[in-house]
Amino acid sequence: MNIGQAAEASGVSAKMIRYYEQIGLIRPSARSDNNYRVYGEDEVHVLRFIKRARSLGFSLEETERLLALWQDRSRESASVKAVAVQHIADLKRRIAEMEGMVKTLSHLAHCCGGDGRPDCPILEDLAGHVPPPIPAASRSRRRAP
Amino acid sequence: MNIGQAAEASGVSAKMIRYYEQIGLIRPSARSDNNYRVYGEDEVHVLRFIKRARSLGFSLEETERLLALWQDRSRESASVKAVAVQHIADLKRRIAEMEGMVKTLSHLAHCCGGDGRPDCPILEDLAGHVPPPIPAASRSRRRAP
DNA sequence: GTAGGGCTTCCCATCATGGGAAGGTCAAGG
DNA sequence: CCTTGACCTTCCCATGATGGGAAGCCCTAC
Repeated sequence: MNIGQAAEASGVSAKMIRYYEQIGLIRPSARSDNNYRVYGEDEVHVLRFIKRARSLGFSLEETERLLALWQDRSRESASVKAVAVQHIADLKRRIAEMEGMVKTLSHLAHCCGGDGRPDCPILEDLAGHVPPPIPAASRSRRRAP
Repeated sequence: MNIGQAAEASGVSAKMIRYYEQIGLIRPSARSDNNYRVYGEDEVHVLRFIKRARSLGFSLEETERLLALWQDRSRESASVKAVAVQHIADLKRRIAEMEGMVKTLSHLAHCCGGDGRPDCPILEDLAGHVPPPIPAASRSRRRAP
């Protein structure tokens, strides 16, 4: 199987397969006489593993660890679980962060007329509730000094 | 005010201030005789605006648009709201994506013993529910004969 | 006069991915 | 036999936003 077919079969682009090889995530494939990379079912299997791990948000570094554990028949499932649990915590943290943004923004957008007038609570928030500088004019304050 | 003080006052690192200037997000500051960048309250204000926008997850490109709207007194709040609404949708999409990952992973982690034994549903999922290949170099190489 | 801290520019690294050029290889069809 | 087109190879560059660090200039304090 050439790299194109392996890409097709695994869902990992040929570009990425070469990259994974380059960074040592996967081992260099065999080469045919014409110097083409040659893959078998095992390699495709590994690529699918990587693809799946990536789709679950694992970094390539985490993926590498998982790959190593997968191929270590004497692994302890606790090691795998630790990687997963850490990743879950990380995802949850990022989700919470973004939810905070959504909450703030939703409130601001709700308060914004969204019409033809210039008044906009969104900009007021970004500006720290004080008026814009650059055009250099109108020092009207919306809040008590 | 030198760049260090402006960084301090705005919460944007000096490194980033220079970068923002370089990519045209902010205009080149004035320079003092010794070629140091010089900032005033207005510039710090702009930097704080950027900082706040970034903290709400807006990209630098979106931030640039918001900045332009902020400084355009004849803007329509609808334009601002459009940027915000789009960003909210984007955040929600990413959150949903990550929540999917968390859901899957939590289930798998829950099912994983996390003990000293090698059996692990997490790896089984990643492997597509089939056993691992390539435990070692003892694997058949498909080199051209 | 020297030590330090701040400033300047320039280059590099990150993370994962894609784009594209320049050139080799192969199979099909004229 | 030769062309065409679809592969493959390596190499370099770009992304987005940020940080790290080197080499060298400037200013102030001692």
